[in-house]
Amino acid sequence: MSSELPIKKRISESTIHRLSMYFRTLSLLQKEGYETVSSKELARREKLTPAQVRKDLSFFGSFGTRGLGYDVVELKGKIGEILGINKQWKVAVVGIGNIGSALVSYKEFTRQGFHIVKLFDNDQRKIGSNHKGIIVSDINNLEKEIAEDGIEMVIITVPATVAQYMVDDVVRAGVKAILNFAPINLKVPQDVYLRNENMSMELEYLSFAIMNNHTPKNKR
Amino acid sequence: MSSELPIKKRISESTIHRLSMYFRTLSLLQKEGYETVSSKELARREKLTPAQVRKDLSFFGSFGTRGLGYDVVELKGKIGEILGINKQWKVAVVGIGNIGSALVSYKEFTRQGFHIVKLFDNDQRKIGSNHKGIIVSDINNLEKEIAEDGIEMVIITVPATVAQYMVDDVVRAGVKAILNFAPINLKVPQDVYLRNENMSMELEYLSFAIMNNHTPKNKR
DNA sequence: GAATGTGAAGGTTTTCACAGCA
DNA sequence: TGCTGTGAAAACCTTCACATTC
Repeated sequence: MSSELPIKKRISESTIHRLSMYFRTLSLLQKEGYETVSSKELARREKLTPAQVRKDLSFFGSFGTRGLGYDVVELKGKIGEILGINKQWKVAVVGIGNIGSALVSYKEFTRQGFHIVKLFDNDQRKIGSNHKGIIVSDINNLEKEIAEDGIEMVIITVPATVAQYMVDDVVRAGVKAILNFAPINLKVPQDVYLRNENMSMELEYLSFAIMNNHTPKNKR
Repeated sequence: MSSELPIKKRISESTIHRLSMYFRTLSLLQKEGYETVSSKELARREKLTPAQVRKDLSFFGSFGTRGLGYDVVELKGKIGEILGINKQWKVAVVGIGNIGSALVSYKEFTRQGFHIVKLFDNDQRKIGSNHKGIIVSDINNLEKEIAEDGIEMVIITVPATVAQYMVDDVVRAGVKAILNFAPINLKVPQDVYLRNENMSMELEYLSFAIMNNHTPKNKR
């Protein structure tokens, strides 16, 4: 199950995030018909330095050719392998409100290998309804259905007040990766990966930046 | 217009993001009835170190009382002032698709002072329709209506293929802060703040973490 | 000649540890 | 005594600069 790539050092979160960006840009370069790309060009598109790009990649191996650059398709494949998105992930969404149902149609997920195959809610009026071909299941069947379908990741989009209960259920069902949209700090066991998506945060950063003329602009 | 707080050093993005987290947790502490909070307790809730909390705050002033901690309401007010979210921001959403319309009902924005007061789309079938009491305007009236209503921030939720055109319009209308949900690297002038919200990124991090048993878990 | 890969340098962020104050 | 505020140390991340390879 673990990657065959030579991961020597502890990799920083920023490096992983940049790999995500490279992956997306490489897809675009591929569509644009480029066969190779230099660290310089990749850096220009991401507003980074070429050294940063090369260093990020160097943690995982030597993927380029001196004098030439990187083969676009090959590098995309390697980064996909590193990120684990060459495989298809099965994802469930818990909480079919405004955001939850928007995510069901979010094409970027599918494009990156994340397939939403199951929806859960606790609202009787929503259970049984159809969203993009998926029937909303009762949250009470979560443990059973997650096991049956081999769900590996769960996205939580329930209100903050009930998010911890839902996460507890999800953890009990054996899921090890959770993306939380509820504005609350959730508790999960040590061996479960939890990430929070906080959409206000970026607006708050913009607010701060305007009020204080904050420099590093246009980053992230 | 600029803050009266003594900002001495250049503040890191991470510090700003943590301030957002403190703000939200302080709101919760207030609701829970706490009058004071120590850096230790705040750190525990955010999974940070107490020193980190104190250092973050120290960039902006001395808000605590030695031996006691921080007054919850007072600190919340100070952080709100630093972030510029004690004021109410007028926000427009451009692109009323799945995500765009979900954001219109996203209560967390309102709670943090961001008020979506205007919606734009280029689709004739959507123009004139009502979303939570807001009538969708024609994108062609963007410049005029943004000026009229004093819109200060714009959220872009159009497809990647047209995002750059929309942003160009928004920039021309004089908006200095843009939050982009389209999966593409947009160009804006130096004096415009642009942030990208990339929801796949966090799933990609989870994917990487699972595949590689990545440590720092439960962060962010 | 052109561009990678990488130690070493430089810069930034976090943590430590303790003086200082309620 | 308890907890803040902060220089100094440690850890971490980015950039430099150049040997290396195509």
